[in-house]
Amino acid sequence: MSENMQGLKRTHYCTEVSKELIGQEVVVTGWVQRRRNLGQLLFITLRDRTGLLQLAFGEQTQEQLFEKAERLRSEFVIVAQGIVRSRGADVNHSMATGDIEIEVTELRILSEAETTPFEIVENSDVKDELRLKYRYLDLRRPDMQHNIILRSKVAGSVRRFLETNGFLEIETPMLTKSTPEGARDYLVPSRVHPENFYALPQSPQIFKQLLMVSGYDRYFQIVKCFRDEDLRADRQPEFTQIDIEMSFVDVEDIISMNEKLIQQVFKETMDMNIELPIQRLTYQEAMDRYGSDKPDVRFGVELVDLTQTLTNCGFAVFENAINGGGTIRAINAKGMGDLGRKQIDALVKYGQDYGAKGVAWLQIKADGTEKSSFTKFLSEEIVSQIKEKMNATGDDLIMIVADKPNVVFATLGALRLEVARRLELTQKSDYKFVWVTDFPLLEYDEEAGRYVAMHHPFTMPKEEDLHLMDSEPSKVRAQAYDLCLNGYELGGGSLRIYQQDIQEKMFQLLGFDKETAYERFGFLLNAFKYGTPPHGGIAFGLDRIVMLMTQSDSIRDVIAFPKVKDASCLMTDAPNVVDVKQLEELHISTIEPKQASEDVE
RNA sequence: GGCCCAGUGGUACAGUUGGUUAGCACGCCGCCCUGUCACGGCGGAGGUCGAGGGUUCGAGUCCCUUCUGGGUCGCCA
Repeated sequence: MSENMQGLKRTHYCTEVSKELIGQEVVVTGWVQRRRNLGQLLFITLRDRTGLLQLAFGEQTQEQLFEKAERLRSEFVIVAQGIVRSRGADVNHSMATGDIEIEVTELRILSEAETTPFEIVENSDVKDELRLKYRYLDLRRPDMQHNIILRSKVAGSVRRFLETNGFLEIETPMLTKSTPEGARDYLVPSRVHPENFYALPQSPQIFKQLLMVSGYDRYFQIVKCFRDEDLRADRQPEFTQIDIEMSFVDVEDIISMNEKLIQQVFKETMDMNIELPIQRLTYQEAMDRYGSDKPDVRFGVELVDLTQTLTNCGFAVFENAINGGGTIRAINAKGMGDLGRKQIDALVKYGQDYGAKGVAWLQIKADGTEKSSFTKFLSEEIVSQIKEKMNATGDDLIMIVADKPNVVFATLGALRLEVARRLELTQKSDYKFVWVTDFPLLEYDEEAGRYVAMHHPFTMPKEEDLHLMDSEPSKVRAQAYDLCLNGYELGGGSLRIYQQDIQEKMFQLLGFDKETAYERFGFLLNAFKYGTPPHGGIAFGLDRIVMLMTQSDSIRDVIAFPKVKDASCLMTDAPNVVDVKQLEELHISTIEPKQASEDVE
C-alpha cells in the first residue's frame, strides 16, 4: 500500500544536503538506487536528478521503521525525514555527499517499483532497442540526465544572449504549406478541406523572412523542424533548430554576432573558452584541403593536387579521368607505411563506397622501400615528385583518387576521416570550429536535369558574381556560410535576396516560371513588394551542438524521446494505424490489404 | 532501395573443427550479518540460443529466408 506526502515537504535535493546542515532536520525525496542491509544496520542510497544521498537506519531506528526500510527495493519512490549527521571517518570519496548521511526518523513509500528491465546506472551497456522501449527508465540514468539538463542549459544560455542583444522570440506555425523544393515534407490532412494537406515545417525559413519584412528586425526561435528523410546518427525526422534572422546586416555582422553567441554558450555551459574570430575557409578551400564542406580541422592529412604529376605517367585510369574533366588528388596517411595488403584493400574498398572506381596507392615503408598498386607507371622521377609533394619521409601510405572532382573530394574526404579514426588522430574533448563561406549558389541536379539551390532559393549571390548568373551559373558563389565543428555542420545560413530582379533571375535559373514561383512562394514575393529590409540569418542544430558537447555518438543521446532508424518510436509505437472513422473524417480512403502472394510468381 | 555489423536466462557477455546436462558476472528471490557504500556469506529460481526452413545420426555453431536494432551510401533546398 503506497503512502502519500501529506505533512511532509521536500526541503532539499539530494546533493543540496551538506555538512553545513549537520544536526538539522531535512526532508528528501527520490528513487532508491540501492539498499545495503547489514542486519541491524541498513543503508539506502537515494537518487534524484541532482545526485545521490545516503539514508541510514540503525540502532536508534524504531523497529517498525526498520522493517519498512527492509521492504525497500531499487527504484521505489520514497520521501524520508531525518537528521543530517556526519559519517565520521567512513567517508565515501566517490560521492558528492559522501561525508554525511540522513538518520531517518520517518519514511514513506510513495510508489513501489517492479524490477526494471535494466539497471539504472551510469554508462550502462544496454542495447538501444531496450533503452528506447523503456526510454523513461533510460532517462533516469545519470549520464542521460546530464545530457538533458545540459541541453536545457544551452537553450537557456542561447535565450539570454539573444535577448540581451535585442532579439525577439517569435513563434511560427507548425501547420503550414508544403514546399516541394528540398526535403520531403511530413503532411497533415485537413478535415475541413478534402484532399488538402498542411505540411510540418522543414524550417521556419519563409516565416522568419516575413518577420523581417514586418519590421521585427531581430528574431529568434528554438524550434522543432521536420524532414521526412532517412535517419542517421546525427539526423532525426524531428529536430530542433536555433533559428535566427537579422535585418540591415551583412555577412560579417551575422558571423560576428553568432560566433559571440557560440562563445557565450560554450563558456556558460561548458566553461570552455573559444577564441574569436573563429577560423574561416572558403568552400573551395575546404574542398581542396579537406575534401568536405564540413571539414574536421582537428588534424591534417590534407588533400594534395597531383594532377600535374600524374596525368601523363602512362596509367590509363589517370589519363581517362583527366580527359573526362576530372582531377587527381591524394592524401598521405603518415603512420600507415607498414599496413598490410589486406588492410590497404579494406581502405580501398571503403573509398569505393563514396563513388571512386578505385584508389591507387603508393606506400613508402619506414625502411624507405616502396610498394604501389601501379608500380609499372611509376618512374623514379615521378616517385620522387610524389614524395616531395606529399611530404613523404618514410612510413607513409599515399592514397590517390582520379575522377570527377565531386567523386575525388567525397572519396578522399571520407578516407581522410577513416585514416584519422584508425590512427586515433582526434579526441572528442578537442573542439575546433571553422566557418565555411562562399558556398556555390547552385548545384546541378542530374536527376532533375536542372540547377537546384544549394542552400535555398532566397540566397543572395555574391555581388561580384552577379554577372555570372547568365553566363556561368555554376560559378556563382552565394553569400552563404556554415559553422562546422569537428566535422559536423552545426549550422548554416545566408544573406537573403531582397531585390525583385535578382529573385526573378534566381527562379529563372532554377527553372521556375513566374506562375510556379508565385504558386509556391507568392506570399513571400508579394510581401517583398511592400518594403523589404536587407536581411539574413542562420540556423543551428541544437541537437548536434549538445551531442558534441556531451561527446555523444548520436543525437539520440541528447533528445528525450527520439525515433529509431525507420522513424518509428519504440516506446509509443508511433506511427500507428488509426481508426477508420478518423480516416473518413479526413477524407482518406483506407488502404486495401495487399493481395496475399501471387505478385512474385 | 544498396552495403556492412549485431541478436544466447531480466542485463552484459563466453560458448573451440557441429557432439552428451548451454557457462560466467551483475540483477532477482530467500536466510544470515551493527558502518556499508560495486557491502559480505550461504542457498535458490530463471533459457523453446530473435523467428521460420534446410543440411546432418546430431545445430547456439553450417546454409537459405525473414524479423528487430545499429552504422553507412543514396537521400537530407
